[in-house]
Amino acid sequence: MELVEKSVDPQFWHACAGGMVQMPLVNSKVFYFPQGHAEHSHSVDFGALPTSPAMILCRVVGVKFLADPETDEVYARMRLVPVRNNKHCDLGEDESCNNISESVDKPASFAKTLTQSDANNGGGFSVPRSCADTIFPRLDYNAEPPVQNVTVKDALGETWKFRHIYRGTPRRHLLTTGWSAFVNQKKLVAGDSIVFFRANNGDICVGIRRAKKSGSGCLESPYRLNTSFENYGRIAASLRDDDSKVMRNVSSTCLNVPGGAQGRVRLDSVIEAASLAASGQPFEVVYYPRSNTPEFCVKASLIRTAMSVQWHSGMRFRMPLEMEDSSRISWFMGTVTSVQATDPHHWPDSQWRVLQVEWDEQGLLQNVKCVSPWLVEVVSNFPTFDPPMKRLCVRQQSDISFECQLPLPSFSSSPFGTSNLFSCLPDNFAAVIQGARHAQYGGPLLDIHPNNQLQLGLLSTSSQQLNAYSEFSEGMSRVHRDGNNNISCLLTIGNSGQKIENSENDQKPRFILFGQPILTEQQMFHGSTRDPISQPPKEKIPDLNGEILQQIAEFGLGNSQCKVFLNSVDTLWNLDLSILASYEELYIRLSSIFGIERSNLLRKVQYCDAKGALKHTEDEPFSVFMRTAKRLNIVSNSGSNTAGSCDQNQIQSNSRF
Amino acid sequence: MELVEKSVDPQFWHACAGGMVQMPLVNSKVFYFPQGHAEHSHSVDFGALPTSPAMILCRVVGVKFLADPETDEVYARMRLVPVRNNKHCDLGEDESCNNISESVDKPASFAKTLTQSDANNGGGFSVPRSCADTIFPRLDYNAEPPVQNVTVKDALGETWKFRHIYRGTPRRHLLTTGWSAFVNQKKLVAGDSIVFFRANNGDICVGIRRAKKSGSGCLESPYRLNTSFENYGRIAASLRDDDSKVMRNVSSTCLNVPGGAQGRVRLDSVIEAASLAASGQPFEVVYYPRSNTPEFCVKASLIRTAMSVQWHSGMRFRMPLEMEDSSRISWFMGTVTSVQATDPHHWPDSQWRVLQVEWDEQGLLQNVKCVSPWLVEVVSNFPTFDPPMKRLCVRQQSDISFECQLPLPSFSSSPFGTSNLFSCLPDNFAAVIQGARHAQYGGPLLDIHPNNQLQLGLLSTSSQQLNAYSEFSEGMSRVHRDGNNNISCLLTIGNSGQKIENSENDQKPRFILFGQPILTEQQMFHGSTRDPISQPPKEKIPDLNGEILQQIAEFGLGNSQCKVFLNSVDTLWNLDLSILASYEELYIRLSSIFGIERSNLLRKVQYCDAKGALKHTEDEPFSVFMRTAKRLNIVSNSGSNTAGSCDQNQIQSNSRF
DNA sequence: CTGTAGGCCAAGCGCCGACAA
DNA sequence: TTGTCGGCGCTTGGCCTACAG
Repeated sequence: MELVEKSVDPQFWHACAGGMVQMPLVNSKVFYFPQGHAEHSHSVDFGALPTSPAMILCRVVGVKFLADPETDEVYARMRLVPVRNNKHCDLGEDESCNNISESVDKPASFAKTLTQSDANNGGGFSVPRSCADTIFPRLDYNAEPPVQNVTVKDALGETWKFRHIYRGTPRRHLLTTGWSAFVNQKKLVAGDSIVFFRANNGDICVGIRRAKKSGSGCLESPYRLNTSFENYGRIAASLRDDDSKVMRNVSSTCLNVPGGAQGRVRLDSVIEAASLAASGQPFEVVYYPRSNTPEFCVKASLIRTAMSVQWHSGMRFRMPLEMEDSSRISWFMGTVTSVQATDPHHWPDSQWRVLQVEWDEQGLLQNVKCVSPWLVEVVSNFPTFDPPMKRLCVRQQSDISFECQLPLPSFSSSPFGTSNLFSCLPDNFAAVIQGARHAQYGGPLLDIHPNNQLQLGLLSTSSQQLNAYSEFSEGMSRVHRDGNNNISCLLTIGNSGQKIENSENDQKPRFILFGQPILTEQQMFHGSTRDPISQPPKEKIPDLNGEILQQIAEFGLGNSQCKVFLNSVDTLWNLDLSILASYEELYIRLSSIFGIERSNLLRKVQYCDAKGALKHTEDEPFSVFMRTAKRLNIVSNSGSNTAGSCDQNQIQSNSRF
Repeated sequence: MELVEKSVDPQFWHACAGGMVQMPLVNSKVFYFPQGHAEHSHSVDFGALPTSPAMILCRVVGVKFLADPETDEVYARMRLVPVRNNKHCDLGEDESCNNISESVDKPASFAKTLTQSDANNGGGFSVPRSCADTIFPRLDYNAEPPVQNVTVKDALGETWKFRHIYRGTPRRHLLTTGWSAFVNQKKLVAGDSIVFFRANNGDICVGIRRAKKSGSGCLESPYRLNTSFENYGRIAASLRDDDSKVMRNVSSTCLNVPGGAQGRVRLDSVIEAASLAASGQPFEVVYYPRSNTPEFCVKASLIRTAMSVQWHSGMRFRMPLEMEDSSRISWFMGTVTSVQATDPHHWPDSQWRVLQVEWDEQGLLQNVKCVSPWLVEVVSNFPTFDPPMKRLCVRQQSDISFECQLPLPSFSSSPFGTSNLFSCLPDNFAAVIQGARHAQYGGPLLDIHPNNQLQLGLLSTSSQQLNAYSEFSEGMSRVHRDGNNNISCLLTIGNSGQKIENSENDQKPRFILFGQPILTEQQMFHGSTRDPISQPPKEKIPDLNGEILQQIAEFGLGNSQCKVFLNSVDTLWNLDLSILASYEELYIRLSSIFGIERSNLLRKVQYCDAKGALKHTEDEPFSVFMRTAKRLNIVSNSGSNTAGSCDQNQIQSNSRF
């Protein structure tokens, strides 16, 4: 079938696959799951699979980035060699290597879901301004009208010519001539997405992400699982995985559906791969990153970390999902109800979907009954409902008081102090966070210290407000830090005199924000920890502030990082914001970290002149800000100081973190 | 893939597959050739095939007539059970049974290759008059204009509505509204053929025969092999079969070609079938009748007959090919150069393509280097070039003298008299003819007498004119007949006094025309032969004269039968004209049969009045006729006496045979 | 008898600004 | 900033006759 395997540029491939998907590097190690492979082929008839281990450690010896000639959808072909000596080797290097190479010069890309107008016959394509600015060659705005022909390449290497014009009242960018032919030939419909990509050499590419078919009988959902908080080896759980009867019948039908992402992997190739893998021979797998099934080759270290956790019922977790329109990532909270193998006959010890779960939100994920441990992130290690909660009041130094609850740990393997807010969590808890998270920038800087971290649960006093509890306590960890710094980044603490509680200085100060370590600049360059894995930073993090905010604007806060400025010491904080769906959520998280009630949060508003130079700043209460924002998912102006089209004396509301 | 196997009406299926293709009946016996199966899948990598006999006798236990959902092309799925006792059972019954059932009420069908105008965007379909007459419901010609909506079903069971109108000057039948949608949806192009079919219940169906792809790298040729002279179990040889390297690479590529007939059978299914067959288990095969590869399930009796022949180098033969435009059948003459297995390693004893051949005509078949014996028909059993020819002059009673040559027989197993023109050919020669031929009408009437037949080679005196030799002697056999009949069918002998040589009356008079026996009416109803196989006729051949001539006009002489009128005794002669490519060729053949030089042939021209009634006839010299005919492949008026639109006093040139 | 060219009419493609979210 | 609507012109589809092979 794929004799004419024309490789796709890897960066373009990743742009099409989704910003979160990253394929394993050559020579890295992954665990191969035949069970997941079968699921990827939409066959759940495990009886046809040969007897093999549930997971097989493999070395990646080759990755081909390809595109389906019929649908333009990207897929990858990986060549794997089973590793016989399953020793615990250090996998840190190739990860960091991966990250650094990825972060150096990530080319610009832009995704848009086609509207009815875009996909209509006889219509053009409405180019979002930022897409025109970042991807297309600059128009000559002095011409009347400003117009140019843009030549783009699709994933198959074919070229398309579009007339790019800037017209209309108000002015907007449009693709006219050539667009309709593209829509027709690619059989695009409203709801499909296209990805514009500008390669480093200036070539412009266009990729296609097909909308999930409706009514085909295949998996469908408004949500698409994604890999938001982990760069690599990341999977998402299949939706409606309980509907095995439907899938069994549908698997072959989907083969015939042109343009469908499902069913491209045949069961016999699964059988062949599993057989070869079980016998230690090299084998190949094909992976469609935009299918709705979890990855079946998962980074080895991620698996090991997840398996080091003592999973048990009652554990709270959250799982990231990419919305169907690819615009943003949402987190879904859930509770482990039990831990049991999905197929005790074939793979009694398999970790695949071993967690039986229940979701907080009704409806959307109700059909996902089980997930794999490496897909979720532990939010709280203590049972939420079953054991009686023991309340513990902690009085802050500030005049804002709130209650903290530290329930008894439900696992006995690790000591857990109840009297000391800053006592240690068990090692494996931190490890889970590390395993499940992977910073996109900064590489080795982000190794975390497994000790000296504390899970801080913010809980309202009323037991009826458990929802509020989960909202505020999601994955919040707090460690003590040098308390002499005055925190006033974007979020200033209600009264300037407020201090964050501090304690023992000899404990290495660390902030864990959503599982992400936050280092002060001092720590970055001067701090030495007792963690043997931690390494000194090789270079200073570049100031990506403007770009990052722009990406936030584009992607709705998805897949971005940001810095936190501690203005008293001008310290950079490196935050992964990819988990945030809105600024609202950001406020919530930050307020949780710093122990400030939302009503007391301030937002720094910068007033700048026509040239974008900062004139003065004011602190705006959070409540005021939220009133002016019309939607939760508001988009701020690009925070860069390049004046651009900023009108004279206009108040520019910059969000600088 | 084929979960939704919607059966096609078998008669419609045959109409789409081509008039010559007939699938084996259930319960009949065939030989299965794994080698041919692999070739059908366009895989020539025999190394992948399991060890199995070269041919496996099987009983057909099921035949499904299906159509490809993508291309509308018909294919068949056969279920076969290997027969362990390979005893020589009589297979005659199911053959005759087959023929009778086929010939009783064969529904009308009509094929037309789409012209540019037919396939053009925005164009209609020009309906040949006979198609409109025989297939479509009768128009009300009194209406102005005569118009109706015709509902037809395609091979997939979907219905299409066409507006059928009779208009224009001169009037013609057209399909307008609805046709363009059909062309677009079926992706028809000029060169594709469509088949209209009228089922016995009155339903009208439309089938599609895709033109062979050009430039796809798959087999391509202006010719398509066909099964003209045998109703059943008939195959055609693959073209360019020597190009195994190309095919090896192309096999999988062709799988991706939508609408291509090639490559629909996968090699693994071949392997599976061959394995099952070799182990005596039931198995299934899929056969695409319009692929360019020979059938791989061949009627057992045909194989046995072919294998009873002592094939050797120098044998002259001919092979039928359907022209690419499906309009007619052409015969290609060739010589056996050697007899050797194509794959001596795997199947040293295989008869598959065992004959290495050379073709008389340059270019067209030069890439077909070997054919299977059952595909060809022996024309002459004596070597053409190698042995020195011994000339024998035979003086005709007519004033036209020509030389006959009867070379020495090169095989010693059968006696061959050189002094007697009418001595017997060996039995197996006649058997080959019988095996390779199968009359479409008349069934048992056409059994031939294996004895008393003589191969008559007409040879020009100059040895440089060997081409002329082959042109005149192709398959001509002449037997003596009762010479008192004056032959003056369409072709009258130059001078009325001319007589065909006659001889012993006790020898059963038979004419073999192109391997087809020609019986006088007397022989039909009164003759008893010494041939134990020959059976008395059950019923008189219906007078199909008008229809037959019409078909000749439609198909350009392809696939038709005709009668020869011996006007002195008003005897019907039943001739298979499917082998003739033009009237030119017909004249050549007939002149050879009756021993008349072409220049002396006369054509009977019938003059009729406005009502079509015959007024008088004149004999026109062949040379005059050929001058007036602008092309070789001229088309005569339908010879029916239905006046129709015949203008007053117009001279209608009827060809009545 | 039928293939092709060309006329003519109408449908719809495709480009446009106007508006509003 | 951008999605959608309606206008409008031009291309193309599609039905027709004329003519010729």
